[in-house]
Amino acid sequence: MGRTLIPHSLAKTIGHDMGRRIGIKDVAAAAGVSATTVSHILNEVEGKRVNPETRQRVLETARQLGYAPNGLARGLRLRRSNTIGFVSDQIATTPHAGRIILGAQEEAAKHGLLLLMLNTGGDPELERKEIDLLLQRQVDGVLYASMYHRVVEVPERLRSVPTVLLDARSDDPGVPSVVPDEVLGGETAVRELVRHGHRRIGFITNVDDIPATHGRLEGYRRALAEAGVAEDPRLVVADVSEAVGGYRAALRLLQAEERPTALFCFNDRMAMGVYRAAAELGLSIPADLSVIGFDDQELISDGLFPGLTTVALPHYEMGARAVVQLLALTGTPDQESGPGAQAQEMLPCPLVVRASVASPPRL
Amino acid sequence: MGRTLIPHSLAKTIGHDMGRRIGIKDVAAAAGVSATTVSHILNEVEGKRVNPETRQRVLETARQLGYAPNGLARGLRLRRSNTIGFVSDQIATTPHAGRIILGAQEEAAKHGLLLLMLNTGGDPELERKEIDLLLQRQVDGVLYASMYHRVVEVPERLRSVPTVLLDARSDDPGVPSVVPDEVLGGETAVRELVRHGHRRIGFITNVDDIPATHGRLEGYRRALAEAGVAEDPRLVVADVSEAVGGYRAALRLLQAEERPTALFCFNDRMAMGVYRAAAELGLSIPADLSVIGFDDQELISDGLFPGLTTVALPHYEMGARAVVQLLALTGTPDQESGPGAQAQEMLPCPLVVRASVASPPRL
DNA sequence: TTGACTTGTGTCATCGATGACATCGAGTGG
DNA sequence: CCACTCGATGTCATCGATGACACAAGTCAA
Repeated sequence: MGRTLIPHSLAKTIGHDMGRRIGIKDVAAAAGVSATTVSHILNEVEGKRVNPETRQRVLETARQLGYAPNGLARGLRLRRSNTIGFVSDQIATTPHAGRIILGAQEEAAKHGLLLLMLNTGGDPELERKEIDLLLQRQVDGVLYASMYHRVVEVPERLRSVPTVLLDARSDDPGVPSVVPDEVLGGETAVRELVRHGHRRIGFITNVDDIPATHGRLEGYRRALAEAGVAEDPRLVVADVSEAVGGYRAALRLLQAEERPTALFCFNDRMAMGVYRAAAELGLSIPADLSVIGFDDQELISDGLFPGLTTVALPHYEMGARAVVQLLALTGTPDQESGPGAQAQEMLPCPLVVRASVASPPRL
Repeated sequence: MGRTLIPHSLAKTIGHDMGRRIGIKDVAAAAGVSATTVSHILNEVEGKRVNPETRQRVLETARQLGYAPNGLARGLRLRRSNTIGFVSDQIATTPHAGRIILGAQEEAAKHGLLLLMLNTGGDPELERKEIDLLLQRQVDGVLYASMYHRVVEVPERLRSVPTVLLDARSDDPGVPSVVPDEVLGGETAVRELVRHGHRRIGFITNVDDIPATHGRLEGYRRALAEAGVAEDPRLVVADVSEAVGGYRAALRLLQAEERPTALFCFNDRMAMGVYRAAAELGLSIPADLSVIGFDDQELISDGLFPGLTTVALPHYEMGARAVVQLLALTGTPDQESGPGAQAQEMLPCPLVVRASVASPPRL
């Protein structure tokens, strides 16, 4: 029952070599030493003296045989799998996922760690099962990722393993997390508009009660305050965070008297709707109206005309930083990856300048 | 040096239990039987008789202690890690990635397998190293995924392990692969236009020499032939596969005399450009012009107005099928996951109807 | 009554790598 | 000349789970 991994017939076709993978003993035998010695040499164990000649011979033998250590055996012995779990709620629904994963994976690889991917689909029952699978695999830690910034509860099972929240935060300040700095992001966007001379700046926000909503609004306010502009509540309009919501909100804002000369949109999708509204109203972007988005979904921001200036979520960075935090928890030998770990880390969101922002008309 | 995974101080804060995870021996001791017996019971080994009373007691003990088998140890012993590698070239650059991964992951989970993720970034040197990491982890097989349908060479290292190509194909017909059926996809799109009564159908294609280009064009031709429409070479225009390319191509096609009443676009991004061109020319979609895209990038197709009818790439399905194929190679016990494996599998691309297709004007 | 069987369970070796400790020969100082 | 150190390498147990096989106690037929 499945002892042999590959049916012989197939194996031949595809070109597998059927022999066992060679282990440390094979190298030892071939080099005429003991397995221990080989281990010492290959791992460059300190405090172990080895005859340079022997070392050379063993190294050469290992190379020739194409020896690669068996991670399972090593993991068993060392009680460390060099593997971390990546659990996400909705890996698929957002294009952001890729960059978070990439950041995590590349940072992990730097430390010889591999990522075990899992998607719960938001189903708690499934989540329990999947986390169990992860624990069985003896993961050294877990990245618990959300696909948009929010507050989550850490599942009970994960308490037995070092865990870092990714694009999510816990109410328990003891749980390390990495999230984007929404406030600063909002500030960045609005400052850019202010910098171009805008004073009447609308904010098209969304209706969901999530950190991004509150944070970006707060950032909007701070930037206005900083510029000495009094906030006009009529300039803040909320709608669903999709193209159609942006469209509706923009129509409202742009048809009011004393219309804003610039719009800061909760996200790029809403900005997409703003473009349509502007076109229908005969307003040219950026000559008549400056627009700035959030998220930097390149499909949109690059696809729109003119290109949408926006604030990028630091997805790659978040993934990478989360791994660093996890490493700090698990106490790896090499911890030279930037700033030390903080419990709840917030990453800045960089401005991505394209072509949708200019000075306001009729200055 | 890192023997203990968690610094004690931190551990306390976060709530890790510092004790070793309990192993089979602990259960055995607690239940007053041998480890072997526990193993037999938990694995429901056939041909092994166990006293129902003992079974009950062991099961209960295991549950109480929260026992979970150590995957590393089991993998070592059974020479099977129940893990498969997912190697992709560009995990991040496309939103499709998520769904492929999800499909693969969910199908894998059904069989108790976990996915080890890796991204090569297209760097062969890095790829070699990463694949080595995978092999060290004793993966049972590898999914080698490309982020757009193309022909690839299987890296030398992977020949020692069962491999299935995902959204990629090899010249060697012996290498199993799963790709979308581009030709059928093109046919599907154009048939939809024909069905609505269109006869003058333009094809905005791209300039890259990849299977999608040739396949979709072939599908376009077949559908026309099927409808008894003579192909007019002036109706096929190629440009870069982005919004701007679609924009340019559309301007050309729509400003020519006897303009097409419908446009089939190589992808949704090009269709996005077509929308802009149509708007500039004062053509209303779908009243004056029907448009159909390809890829179903929801960000676009759902964000455009009116919604873009398009042909979806079966990403989720591809991921899932690839796992099934891999399972067939590795010979798992349960192989009841749909149709049996074929060497080079092509999956149909379903039509996604939104609102950009209608009957041609002035019938 | 005894050998053949059944039933239920335990013993032991094994998977591959590693660390603590043992060993062994060659120097070295007293 | 001998106890001792040091350099170089080997022995053995171990990590946790599992399979082949052994074994003890009971059942049954001859």
